[in-house]
Amino acid sequence: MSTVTIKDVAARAGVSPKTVSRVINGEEHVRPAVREAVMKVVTELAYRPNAFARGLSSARSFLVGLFFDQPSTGYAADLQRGAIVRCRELSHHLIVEPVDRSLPDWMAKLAATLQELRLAGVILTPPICDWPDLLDLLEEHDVPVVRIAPGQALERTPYVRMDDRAAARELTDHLLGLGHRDIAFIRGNPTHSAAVARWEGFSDAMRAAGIAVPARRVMQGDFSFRTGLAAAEALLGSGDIPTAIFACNDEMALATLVVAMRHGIAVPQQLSITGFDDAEIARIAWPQLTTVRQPNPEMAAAAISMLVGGGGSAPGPIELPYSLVVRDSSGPPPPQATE
Amino acid sequence: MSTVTIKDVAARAGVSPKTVSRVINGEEHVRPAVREAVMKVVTELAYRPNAFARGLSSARSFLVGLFFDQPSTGYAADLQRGAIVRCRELSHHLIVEPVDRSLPDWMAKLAATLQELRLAGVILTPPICDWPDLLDLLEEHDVPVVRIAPGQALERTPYVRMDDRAAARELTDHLLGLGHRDIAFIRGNPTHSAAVARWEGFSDAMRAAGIAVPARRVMQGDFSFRTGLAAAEALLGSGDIPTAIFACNDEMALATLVVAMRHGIAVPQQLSITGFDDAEIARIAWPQLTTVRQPNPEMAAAAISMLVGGGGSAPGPIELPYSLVVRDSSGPPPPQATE
DNA sequence: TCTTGTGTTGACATCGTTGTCACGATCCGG
DNA sequence: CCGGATCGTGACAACGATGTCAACACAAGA
Repeated sequence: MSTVTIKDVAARAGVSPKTVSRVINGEEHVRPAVREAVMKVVTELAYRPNAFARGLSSARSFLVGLFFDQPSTGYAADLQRGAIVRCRELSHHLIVEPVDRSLPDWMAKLAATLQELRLAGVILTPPICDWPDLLDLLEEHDVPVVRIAPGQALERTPYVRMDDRAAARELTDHLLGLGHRDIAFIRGNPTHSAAVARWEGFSDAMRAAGIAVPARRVMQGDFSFRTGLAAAEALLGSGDIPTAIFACNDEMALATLVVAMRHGIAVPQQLSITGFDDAEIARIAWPQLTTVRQPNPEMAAAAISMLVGGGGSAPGPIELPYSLVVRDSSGPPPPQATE
Repeated sequence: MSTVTIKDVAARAGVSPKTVSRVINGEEHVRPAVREAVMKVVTELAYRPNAFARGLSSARSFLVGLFFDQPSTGYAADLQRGAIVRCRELSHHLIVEPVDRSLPDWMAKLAATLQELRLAGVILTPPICDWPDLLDLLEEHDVPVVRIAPGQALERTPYVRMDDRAAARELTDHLLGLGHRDIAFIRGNPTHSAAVARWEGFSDAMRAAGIAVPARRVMQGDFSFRTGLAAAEALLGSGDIPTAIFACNDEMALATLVVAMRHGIAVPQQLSITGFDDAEIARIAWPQLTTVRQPNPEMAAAAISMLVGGGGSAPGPIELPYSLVVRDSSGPPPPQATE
């Protein structure tokens, strides 16, 4: 397979390389007849422009970066899936880069990457989307950025998010509607802004219902299964248990489910549990978790579109709709608990 | 941030660009004094060579492709994590590409990608590592390939694997050692060669122990939770249940766990369950799953090294060690079941 | 008919780096 | 002390595309 270059196409079509360039880039000022002739040759020779040459001569790179904190969770995988699909649609490619703040020279490493690969844009996921120094670095390098679910400095870049607060309120209302009054809450990693928003939504709903939430009903987790276990143990270990637990994500909800099971507490008969994210495990769990579906792949896809399709000027923020997913882990509170 | 080029470095160091190029590429024939002087300037100016220019002028691209079938599973995420880390160590970048055979023009799409981005190499994961037409395509494009856990045509490319068969044998021996005689098996997706190897390892061990495995104790799954549920239901739905179930991966083992729970079968007291992979869910499950740890990140990292560090000639195949992880889902069979 | 303008095209330089090759300096053995 | 090998270095031309600008064709208006 000797490589087909733009010259080959040009020669065969009887035009100059520049004209071929115009055709493949969809520029105007090419007669329809010529355009067609060139396209025909492009197809015949299966010509594909070399991305390196393009990147060198123009500024474009056809490479979009997806920057991660920990690239292993299901959340990240969801985002990645959505991003890849849209990238392919727009004939770009996705470069996945870990951003590891524990490394002393992480900024330098990242700067090196940015200078080596002039990325067409970068998508920042939580929680790194809220690191000011990272935003500074990217700004300094003139890299277009779209953030997913940012919590701070919303004016700094375009972003895609969902309304975590409203979703949490709605989920809480669901529990309240079932008759629950004694609802505990397991908070997520406070550096993730979504964790804060969810807490606020929960608080909103409880306040609106005129129910106070005592401190002993609020536990701190960090979104991990492990901390979920600890929090749930604290909530369910004594005789004084709530009738429902709102965990800030599915993983901690699952942990709560496991702890409930260990203690012989029936879900949802004695205890309702709700998660957040609609991760795969929410469906795998038994009973299946009532949760909020986050449009993760869609958010990532939208972010790619903003970066690549949007042209030069980045458009404003986008908010995507969530949806409540009521499954089997939530139900009415046990009769004796109703006051 | 105006860009620093090799010329700037050369000018400041009082040498030609070519010499700078030699230094940053670690070529010989440069006097130590000059080398140091250049390196000093490189550091001062924070110079990083432009990957596009490098890719254009040499053949190298510093981009490694990780090709996936379904990029969403935990298995894939493990591989990706290992690959990314090693890429970074070798100052390369990872491009993740889905290979979707359901698209009619998937070959053309992939060929386009290969021609646009002259990848330094490609890692093929199961099950696509066993697609002959994909291997043909890559060979045609002269792209170095390393496969992970391939099952067929082992002579075609270098590869990294673990001994699934031996691991399955060992895991089966663990169950046999606990006293189990009536062990059921849930097979994995037959297009994954690992599924076949695990079945063979299981068969080996059972045969060696002189125990016949009746057909009703063998179920077909495809590695998915869903098929695991169906298989487990078939095995546990009747009164005639085995004392142990060997599921071909953790996801199906988890499904089995769920089905057992629904039927009120205690694990491991009445039924032992073992998985395979040591996925995250194996630790999350309750009881935690006895399983085999696959060195997935390590395999991916090794693959990257073979591709990038190995230079021109690809080295031979590598086999990485697995390890048995005995947790809480396996135990001795119930007394009455012992013959 | 001569401008002027608009649309179409190609020549040429350029992006930043590396491959090739030639040149001078240094080293060695005879 | 000389000739050839080796080492260190730089000039120059790629690599494959696109940006710039000039040239040309042709239509419309003066």
